[in-house]
Amino acid sequence: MATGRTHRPATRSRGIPEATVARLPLYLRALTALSERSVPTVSSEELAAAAGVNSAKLRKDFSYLGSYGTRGVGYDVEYLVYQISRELGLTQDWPVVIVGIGNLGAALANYGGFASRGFRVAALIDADPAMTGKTVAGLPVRHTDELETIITDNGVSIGVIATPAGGAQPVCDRLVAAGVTSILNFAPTVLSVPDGVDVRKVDLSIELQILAFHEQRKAGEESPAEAAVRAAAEPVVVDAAVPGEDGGEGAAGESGAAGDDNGRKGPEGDVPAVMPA
Amino acid sequence: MATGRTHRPATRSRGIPEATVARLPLYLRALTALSERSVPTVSSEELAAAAGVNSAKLRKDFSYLGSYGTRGVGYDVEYLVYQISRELGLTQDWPVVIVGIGNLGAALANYGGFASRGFRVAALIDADPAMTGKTVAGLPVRHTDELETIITDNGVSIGVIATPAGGAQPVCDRLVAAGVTSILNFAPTVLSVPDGVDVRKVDLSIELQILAFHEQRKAGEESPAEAAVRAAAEPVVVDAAVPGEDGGEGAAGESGAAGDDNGRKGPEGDVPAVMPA
DNA sequence: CCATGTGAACTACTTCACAGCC
DNA sequence: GGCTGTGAAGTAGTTCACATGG
Repeated sequence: MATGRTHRPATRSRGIPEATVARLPLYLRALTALSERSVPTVSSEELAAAAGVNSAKLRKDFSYLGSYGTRGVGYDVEYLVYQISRELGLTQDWPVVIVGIGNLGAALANYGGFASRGFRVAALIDADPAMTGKTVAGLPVRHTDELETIITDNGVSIGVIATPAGGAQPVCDRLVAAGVTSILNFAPTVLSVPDGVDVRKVDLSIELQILAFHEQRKAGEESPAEAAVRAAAEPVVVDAAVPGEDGGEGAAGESGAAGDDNGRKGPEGDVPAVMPA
Repeated sequence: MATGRTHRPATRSRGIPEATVARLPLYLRALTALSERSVPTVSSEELAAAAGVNSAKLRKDFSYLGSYGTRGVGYDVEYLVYQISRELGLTQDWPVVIVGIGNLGAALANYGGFASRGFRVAALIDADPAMTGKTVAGLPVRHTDELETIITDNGVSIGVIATPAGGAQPVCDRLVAAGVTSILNFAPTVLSVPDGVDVRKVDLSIELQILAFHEQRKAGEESPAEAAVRAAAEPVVVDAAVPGEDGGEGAAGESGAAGDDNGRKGPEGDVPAVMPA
């Protein structure tokens, strides 16, 4: 493992920037694809293109992990796959539980990207007795009453919440009390957790809203008086302010991977995904 | 609108930072909740807590939109809901198509967060003849052959791709050729699109990998000195939204400022959820 | 007084550009 | 010669702290 990386100021594992951590999975996927095609080495330029980032950024990212490349040559694919996997903690098995087996929960349970990345769905949990006992993605759906037992028995430290908004916080509290310290939240709620617990959220509606923002801008920016029209005295009532609108949204987001672009693009996003059909 | 906002340096719509745009949906949701409870006004402090961000950031974000608050009082909930909705382009109807009606596509079709935010699912499209004709979420699944017609007839500019990895790029190309300029990609692939087309990606496996990274660190690196450096007293709530351009990340540490008091943290979470049962 | 709105300071991330090594 | 690894420069985003105005 670590070569004798002797010195190196803060380079070592201690200070990997969050932005870099967020991109490691991206590199890993691109590398895995190369590995499957038996490509032995890649240059930062090629790998960057495959991952959708620019090469300088990629090299800088890798520099935080150590010096795993060879000047004049590039990076050894297999070696890099291993190093990144280890850095991300994917060389170990991570049992996870999915709570809330609705459309989204089922999609997540069926997502193939888990197993291939070191994650194992230890159990599916739902509060609805009608769901209990059913089999989803080859696993039996168990009742919420068993939540604590399941977490403890399987040593689960990562939980996925795919319940409606209302049930999210209670479920979160129980997960945390049972020992879960990392939560991926799909419910449209701001969860409160004690210090030391990580929460990542995924909200499809937010992604769409961001797209709408840019979309709107594209349409409007070509005309001169544009802003005036829309922003100013615009017609009609705006319905957005209407209360009663949000009810519940539930939603879903999940799936596979990330996207990027080669040609060019504008914004990007990153969020979780599940297996597409 | 209303006031004649006459001047205002750069404040206006032109330079809203991406990071701010990514948070507007968050504020909007918190505001909508307040609106439903008929709360007339909120202070930046209260709203920030509800959205899971710190108040200084929230005020700065709002300052990019204009001066919509009242000193000494706070913000008018209804008015702010309207302003943010308008800024995001949610005061208009956005027809969207979902391509790939598998587990995920179905979950997305059933997601209630769309309609409530100005989005309307214009059509569900799938390449599998076995799916064609079936009804999902009250809508008939149509065959890929009709893709171009559907896009054109409905004036769709936003497309959601929930197909397997292999079919994503071809679908993307067709969507773009037909006129779509914003794409939300759930397939684990880096999409290539021409200039001017926005792509946002959602990848669950990436989110889990990021959680695993932090989880691993918690377990192993508890050494005394090291921890102090950064992870130390960091609350740790990370959110998935990405600001910058490519894969940014929004990490969060909010120690100092806001007062997260109690033992809890007030993270955030916002995402779509699907109906469980 | 109180809470907004914002310049200024600071921190995080990105991009440049080139020295170093294969 | 080619490509990595990385200081240095540049840019974006966050937080401070306080003047401003209801």
